[in-house]
Amino acid sequence: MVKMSETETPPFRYTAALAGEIELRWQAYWAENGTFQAPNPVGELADPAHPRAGAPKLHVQDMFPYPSGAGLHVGHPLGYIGTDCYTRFQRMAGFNVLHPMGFDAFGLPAEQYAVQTGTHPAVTTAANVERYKHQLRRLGLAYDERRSFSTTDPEYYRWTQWIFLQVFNSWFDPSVQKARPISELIEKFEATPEWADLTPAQRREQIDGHRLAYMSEAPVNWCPGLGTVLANEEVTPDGRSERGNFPVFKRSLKQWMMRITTYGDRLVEDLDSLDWPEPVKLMQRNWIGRSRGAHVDFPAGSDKITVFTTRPDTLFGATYMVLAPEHELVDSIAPGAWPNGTKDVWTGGYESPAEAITAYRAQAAAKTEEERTADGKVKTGVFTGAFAENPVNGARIPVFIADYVLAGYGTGAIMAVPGQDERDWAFAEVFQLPIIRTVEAPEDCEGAFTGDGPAINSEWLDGKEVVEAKAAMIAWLEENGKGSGATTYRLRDWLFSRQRYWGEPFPIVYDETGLPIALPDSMLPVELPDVDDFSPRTFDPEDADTEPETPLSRKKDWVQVELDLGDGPKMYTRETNTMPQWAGSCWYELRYLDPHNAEKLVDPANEAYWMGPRQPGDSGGVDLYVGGVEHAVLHLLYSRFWHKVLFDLGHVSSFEPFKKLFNQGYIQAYAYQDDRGFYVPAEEVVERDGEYFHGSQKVTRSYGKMGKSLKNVVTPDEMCDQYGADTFRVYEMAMGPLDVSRPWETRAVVGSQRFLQRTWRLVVDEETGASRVSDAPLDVKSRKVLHKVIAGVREDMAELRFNTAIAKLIELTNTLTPLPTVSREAIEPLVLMLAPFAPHMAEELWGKLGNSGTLAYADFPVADPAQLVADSITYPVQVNGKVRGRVEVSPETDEAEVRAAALEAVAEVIAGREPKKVIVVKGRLVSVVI
RNA sequence: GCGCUCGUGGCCCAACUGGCAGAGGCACACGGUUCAGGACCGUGACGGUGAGGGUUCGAAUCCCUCCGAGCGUACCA
Repeated sequence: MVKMSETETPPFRYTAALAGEIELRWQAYWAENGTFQAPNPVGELADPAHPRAGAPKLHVQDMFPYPSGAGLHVGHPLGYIGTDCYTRFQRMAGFNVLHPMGFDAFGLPAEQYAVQTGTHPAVTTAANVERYKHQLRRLGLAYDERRSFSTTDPEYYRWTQWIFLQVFNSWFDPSVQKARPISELIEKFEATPEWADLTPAQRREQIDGHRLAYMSEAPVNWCPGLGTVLANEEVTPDGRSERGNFPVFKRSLKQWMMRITTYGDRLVEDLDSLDWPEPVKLMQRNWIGRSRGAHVDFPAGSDKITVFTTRPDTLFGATYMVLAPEHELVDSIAPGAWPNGTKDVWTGGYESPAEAITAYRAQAAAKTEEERTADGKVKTGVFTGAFAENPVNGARIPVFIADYVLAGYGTGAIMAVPGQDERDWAFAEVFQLPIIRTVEAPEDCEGAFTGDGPAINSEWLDGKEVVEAKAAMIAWLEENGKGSGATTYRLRDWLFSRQRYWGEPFPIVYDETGLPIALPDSMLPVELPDVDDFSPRTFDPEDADTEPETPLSRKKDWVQVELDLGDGPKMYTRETNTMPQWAGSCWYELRYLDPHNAEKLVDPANEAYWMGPRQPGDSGGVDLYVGGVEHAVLHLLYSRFWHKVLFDLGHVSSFEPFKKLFNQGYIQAYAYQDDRGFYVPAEEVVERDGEYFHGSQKVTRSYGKMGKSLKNVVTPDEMCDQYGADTFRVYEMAMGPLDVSRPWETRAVVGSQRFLQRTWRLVVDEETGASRVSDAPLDVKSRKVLHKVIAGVREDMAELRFNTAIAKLIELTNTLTPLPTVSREAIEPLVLMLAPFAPHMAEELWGKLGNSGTLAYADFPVADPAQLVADSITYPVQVNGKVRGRVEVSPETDEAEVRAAALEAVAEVIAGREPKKVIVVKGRLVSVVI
């Protein structure tokens, strides 16, 4: 703890107490004056008198937080402080900066807390939001607070529901690869003769089958432990829920889906237009998992097995087929008895195909995903007893079932080409199946060859390289009606309904047909009703044979509702599912632009200004979006999808929501365990001789996330109390590059405090509080340093390199500290450059320098190019790679002169030998080779 | 297993993208100031860049192999 003796600390020293006083005062000033309000081009937030009205815009956003009950720890605001420093800089550099903050406030924790305590989630959420706002305000984050909202605000989720209706009322037209209003599809249907023969309900069903939001009875991820279904993206690879880690089962249930798969191509291709980290693009590409190839039909008795393959060129090498155990054709193709010549290994030891299939299915179903993975190298399967015909050469090939073929991908069936596929090779070895190479492999190649090469053993394809052979085979398949070129995706449609309370209600009701009806815009928002019991019915986490029951369904007087939807008042039944937590974060970047617009989601003029494309081909979108890499797939994929639907329907001019993405690193912390494995409070641990002690007890150190359970949480509030917000901000930005994770070290924070104290002391007399600044000009040498620092800081700020920018500011401060007089010429730019990092102190010093008001719109210093030219350059002179001498010359000296001077400087080393080569690198060094 | 990213003084990190390894901070040592501690002012020590090889006049930076760490992914046909 910092203890300051009252009698000895000078009254105007920059202590935590003084910092706290200054910070509160400036936070109040900014709030009262609306300092960080950004003007819109039109509407309620337009302000032609604003200093940045009509200026070039910059739209910077953080991934907004879920306001948890635990509040913030020092890791949370890292990105927020980063964007704050960046936007404060760009505002001073002349941009009209939009930097808003909101809250993603629907979600499970508030609901679970409500279940435990009976407190309404809205109450908990509001309290948490207030706490977050308070904590963020204390850090001096310069948000336009008029634009803040929570996704739980009815005025906000009214538009979330509105977008749902847009999606519901659209269909995807493959001929133009975009969404169109469903009314245009209905017109098409009405023009067909069959339409007249359909009943109204049949017509509705047909239309509903094309909507981008639709209901489907399909296998979904049912999580009894949570009492809800989950999206594929919310299920971990080992088949458990991402939240809560409960088992997840595949169950066929009727649920809302969004047709995100229709956007697969655009979601892949438009990644090229984005300035995103490559790993994130890669993760999205992998998740979408587009692969091009062909569908090929294999006749099997009276049935036809369609497979998907990326290697149609290897069809002549297909020596057997494999269906997923769940494939629908398995039972119909399997004969009653094993055919003659069936090998023993194929039967699994069973008497008949039916027995073998039943047993194998049971065995596959009993295995957990983990076991499957662990056994991954040993291929299992069983013969169905059936044969199929290879369509290219009529070969009779056996059909197996095996769990290495997944029901959910492609057609759930493959043609097996062991010569060119490692998995097929492994299976063929176990089941003694023939292997035919159809691509010429290198001499030393053992096992499957997946590389490039000329086709062999493939009749008319022989000699063709892979790419050419693929194209030729697809053409042949199409000509002969045996298949066609095809593209498949790993991406599945997005499961959009949840059996929870704390989410957006669907703006959907059902009539007596049981078919969904969209509520008109005028009935939005559909407000979440109060209920007594917030919990969905949960079950034994292991009991797959259970049915979801939504909290809203118990609210009978809400579920049954009388409405006039055009044909008089009638009773309807409300949808009782709610939307997933992603819904609110799918479009929030748009609402910041026009947060109070009651007529529109966002006024087109405001959207075009803040997010519209800047030049042809530009995607538009938020200029800089900062957040954790953990949202690489879920949030970023869903919001791209919604944005594209809104784009297709003409509601926005940008076709991507986030132009540039930046993943900030994480602040992690050490945790300490005693010999029983219990965590001890990290702040009580001391280090002695490389070992760690809690009291007298030795403890072991580990490294990881900050959290209550690890007893290593440090909060921004503690840092503000001990050092002040400005010191905390400077420390977080100085400790390393924004995108690198690093350990928190409280004892190092004092370095940032000393820096700010030194800067303060340059301007303020610690005894009297008066300014020490003089109008005397800066000395020539320090002036050079000043301008070098200005140039460097500007560059660093623009590239988000705050750690090096701060290092340069410290360097400048250290240069000024020993000088006999403190020159305004240096101090003013120093204060301005410090403002993005330590805004409160900078404002205070700006006032001490005789200015009034805020420096938020003051011009960021610009270096004088004349001052960036060095007086002289010292060239190190290398001889055979080693520095042997130096020459100092004026910057204008031409190369020949530098060379001559350099040779003279190392004449002794050269000792008369003739240099083989002399390299003069201008401004850097001279290298002599002898 | 595969893919990506990264290894620089005791620690957190710089190094103009091939040009004298060190900007900044923490910790440390010494001196000044101080009743003392802290703070402050000044001075200083510390590594040749994970290991090995290659390209080059010159490598922390480019290439190859290996070691280690982090992240992602896992039979996707």
